[in-house]
Amino acid sequence: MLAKEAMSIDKASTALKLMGDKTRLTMLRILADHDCCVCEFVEIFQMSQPSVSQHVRKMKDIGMIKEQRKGQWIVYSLNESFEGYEMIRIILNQLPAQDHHLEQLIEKGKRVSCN
Amino acid sequence: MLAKEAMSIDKASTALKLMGDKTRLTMLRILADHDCCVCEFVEIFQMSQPSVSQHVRKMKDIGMIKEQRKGQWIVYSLNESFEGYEMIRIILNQLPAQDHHLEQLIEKGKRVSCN
DNA sequence: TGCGTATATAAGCATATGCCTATATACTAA
DNA sequence: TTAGTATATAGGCATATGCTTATATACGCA
Repeated sequence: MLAKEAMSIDKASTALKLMGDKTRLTMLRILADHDCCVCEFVEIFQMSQPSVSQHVRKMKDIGMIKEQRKGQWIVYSLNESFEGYEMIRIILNQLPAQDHHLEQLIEKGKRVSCN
Repeated sequence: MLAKEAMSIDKASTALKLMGDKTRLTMLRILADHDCCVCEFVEIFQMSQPSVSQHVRKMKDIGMIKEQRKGQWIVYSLNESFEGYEMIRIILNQLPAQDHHLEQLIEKGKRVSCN
């Protein structure tokens, strides 16, 4: 039986530190179900665009999420190739879905991405 | 089928933030297998006793670990009653065992607790 | 080309964090 | 009671973090 390679404490603590922020953790929980772009997060969190960009950047920098440009927008999603992807998924699975944020976004006509 | 109650984003982010520190994450990984007291952590991390006490205190404050006095020592262990206990266990399971720290402790004759 | 929208980056500021030293408290055993 | 060991707390300091505003860059469309 092939044991799953353990993640180093170093890498895990880096990932967990990023997940230890409420805003980022909520972003990740949303991304677990729906890809999103920065302007949607701005709307959801009622936070300045640079703040959102910085949160997103930190997660992108360590490979936790990935980006894909779609025309004017850059759509972010969980990076399934990230070394800690499985751990992240397990953690996010323990958390309540954040669909209400998406619903409110749609109600306000601010939903951008199409999945 | 009874669904497991989801942990709030708030509580989860608080726990994850504490786990996002390399020292504390290592402590927790050790505690996953062996109860420990402060003086053992001081030896393992080669860190001042107050620093260790503060790390331990933060984890105890949110109920992540619990203490039990044994004579002169206060032995710390994972708190199985903690709301996020299961999540923590899953995370720690993904990390490499830290038995070498315990072995070195024993070699140096500094092991205190008896489990 | 030029305007509007989306995103990123820079710089600054207030607060949080992690470490240290000094000191107080708690327990054991002589 | 007194000395020794274990742990906790207080206070200080350097760095990290998260937010803001101002500005730069990238793309779509007229």
